[in-house]
Amino acid sequence: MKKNQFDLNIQCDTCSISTAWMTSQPTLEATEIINTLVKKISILDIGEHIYHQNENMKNIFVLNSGCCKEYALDEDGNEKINHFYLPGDILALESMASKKYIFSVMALQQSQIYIIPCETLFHSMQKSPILLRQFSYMISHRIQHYSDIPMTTNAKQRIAAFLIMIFDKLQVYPLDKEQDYFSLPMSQFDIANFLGLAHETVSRVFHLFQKNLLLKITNKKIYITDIQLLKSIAHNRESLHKTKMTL
Amino acid sequence: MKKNQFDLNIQCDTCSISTAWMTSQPTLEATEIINTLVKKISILDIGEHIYHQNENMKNIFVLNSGCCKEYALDEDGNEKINHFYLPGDILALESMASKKYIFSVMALQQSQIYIIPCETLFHSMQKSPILLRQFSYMISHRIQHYSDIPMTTNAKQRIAAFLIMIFDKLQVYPLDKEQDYFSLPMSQFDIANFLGLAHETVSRVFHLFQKNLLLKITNKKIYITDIQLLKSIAHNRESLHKTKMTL
DNA sequence: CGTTAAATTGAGGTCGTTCAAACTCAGTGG
DNA sequence: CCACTGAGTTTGAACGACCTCAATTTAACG
Repeated sequence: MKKNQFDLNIQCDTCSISTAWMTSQPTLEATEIINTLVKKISILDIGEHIYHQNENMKNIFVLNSGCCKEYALDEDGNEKINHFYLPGDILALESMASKKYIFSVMALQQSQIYIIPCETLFHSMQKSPILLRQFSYMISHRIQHYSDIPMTTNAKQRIAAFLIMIFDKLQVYPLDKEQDYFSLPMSQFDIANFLGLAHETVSRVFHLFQKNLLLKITNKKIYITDIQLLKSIAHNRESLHKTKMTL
Repeated sequence: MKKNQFDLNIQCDTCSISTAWMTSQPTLEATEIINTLVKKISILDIGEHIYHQNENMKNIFVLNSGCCKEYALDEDGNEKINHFYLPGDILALESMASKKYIFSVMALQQSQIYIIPCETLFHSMQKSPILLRQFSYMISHRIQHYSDIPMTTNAKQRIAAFLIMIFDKLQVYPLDKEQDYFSLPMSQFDIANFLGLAHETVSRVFHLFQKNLLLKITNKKIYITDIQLLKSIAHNRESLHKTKMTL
């Protein structure tokens, strides 16, 4: 994580942190705050880690581009994926209290991250009421999102909810505003791990969704053709659930 | 929620909020901060609501005693339980951003809550570095706990993890420091709903755990007799999992 | 003591897992 | 340029964990 680390003055007022951390248009104050907060920027290649579990924790991070997976290893060395981070997301919030990173985070795509020392964040929040509120609201959203994929759900619902979650998150900072597709940054293996399903099940449900014209997958790109129906499935009020389509 | 609401000066320095919000011993400053924050106290009977989803949100709450369930109703009117709150927990964090309560919260036991206006909290955090950090750490813990019961798990693991979660939480502010039992504040129905299992499955697993001398249930009180084995089951490295005991 | 909610127990069916094998495709080297 | 490789994905068949439905027992509370 040392290489590819730069001291940088952030000019961009369309970058994810600016959009995410300030509700409305990026103001002068917003840009100032961000430049105060973010001391370093770092670019990670696929497979590189931002941090490992048990390391001492002094910074939080904001993902500006790319995708990362957060995971922990159990005593057998099995990986359990806890979270996927997308642009605009804050990393390492859960580790603030313990001052050790609780999870490991690895880049699934080339990713750009902003590094924010916790102490800087605290000091800045003390000075800026706007930042304090904005940070609180972002955490509020984060907690809210944990109910997106409840444990109650069956495979179809989970995968539908997962796709919608990714789709919605990517919509906030789309590379191309008009594009109706997105590429899944993670493997079906990782999706299965995250959702608590067998990877074969993920494959089968993707197949089922395509057969029912909910979406199309070409070259790792997902075209959602019926977002309403997909949402219906996620929320358990849908034809596909009742008309049992065998996996 | 209007009745049983009091303006109160909090003297108690052993109450959950004081222990929870201040890492170390309750100091004079801690007590002062709490008295600044908490403007009202409220006592709820079983079945009473603290708030309902979609209501305007101006306060957060701290549960000082009792137990509450947080849930949402889907369009069919089915209840989905999202969280159980125990003493020391902060309520309504997920609703700060939207300024509307996203869930409803109902008391499962007679419960005492502290009412903290969001604006007061923000102002106090602006003034007190200790409070700002402590609040951040509590949120950090909260996010951390969402990984306690991952979706990967089977029924036995989930229920074991659930029991441990409740047990650990209650250990922080035990009514009686030496007691080796606790009473589950919620019905098996609610547990099943929360964990995404059939209530019959919950009953069967409880039976199985008792048959294998992990715990004993008498008069709604749970005596955990083998916490280590229970933890092993929760973490998927256990005899009970491999030696398949049929439900 | 009677009413109602909660918990238990059994039997059958289903969804998702597990195991196994084949296929795709990008990357690598001959 | 093509064969080789290995990770990721697809597909099939059989098993098993959990659900559903139904009936019964127990507990809770006025």
